[in-house]
Amino acid sequence: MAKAAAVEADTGKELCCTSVIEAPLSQAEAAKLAGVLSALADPVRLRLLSLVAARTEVCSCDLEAPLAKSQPTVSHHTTVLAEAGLIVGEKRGRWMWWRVEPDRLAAIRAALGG
Amino acid sequence: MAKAAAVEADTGKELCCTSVIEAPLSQAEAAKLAGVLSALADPVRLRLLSLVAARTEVCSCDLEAPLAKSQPTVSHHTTVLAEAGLIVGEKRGRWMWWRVEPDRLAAIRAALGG
DNA sequence: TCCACGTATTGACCACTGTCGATTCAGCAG
DNA sequence: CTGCTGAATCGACAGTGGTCAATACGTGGA
Repeated sequence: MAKAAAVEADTGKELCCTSVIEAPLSQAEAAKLAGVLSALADPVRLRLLSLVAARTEVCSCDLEAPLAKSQPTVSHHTTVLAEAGLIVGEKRGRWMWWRVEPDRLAAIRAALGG
Repeated sequence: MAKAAAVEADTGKELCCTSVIEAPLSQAEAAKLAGVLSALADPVRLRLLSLVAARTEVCSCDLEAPLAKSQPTVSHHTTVLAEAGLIVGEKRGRWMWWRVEPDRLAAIRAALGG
């Protein structure tokens, strides 16, 4: 868990100074944005995210069935989304509870010209 | 070029009925959204997109230098972005001119809860 | 017609990633 | 302490994707 908790999202708030359509991105900005978008660019993770958002807080064990994926696979995807800062997890007892980080999604939209 | 022109973006306008954070996505919606996001989830393509957006219209030959990529690689990335509907190309003489499709980016933002 | 130039395609290589079975770790109940 | 349960990690596999050299295609000029 120490490792999982050490999952810091590098929450530098905004993902790039300006939006993609306003000015050419630097390599560093492009790499950072691409990293977060890669976390979103997977159908399983998109559905996982929408499942968590639908109920404000979801236990890992309640994700295996709707996603039709094994427990290690679900754990992998939650880790990826958490590293991207899109969800945050809290361990209560034996269960891991996840909730979305709306600010992060908003930052992505802003980077995309929102 | 016929092949390149045949690159249809499956422009079904909106990418999913509702935004990711409003309701659980169906597998089909998730797959479609993930496909478009995959096109964006690459630092080279993000920089390519921003370069095109910065000048409203750009020739392929003017992308190799700023991206520091070979001509086949640039061609590959423009094809991927075009298939995702994010840019559109027009061949004039020997040159291929690209411009962004702002509506497509807006659709992505909407799908992300914009 | 032939040549030069810009672009697209092919083929190959390597790195990365999604997936799962097996295992290990952590917290709770008895 | 022991056993049970939920989650994270490991190891391995298959599939995908970015890259470039080489080649093919198409257009315009000489």
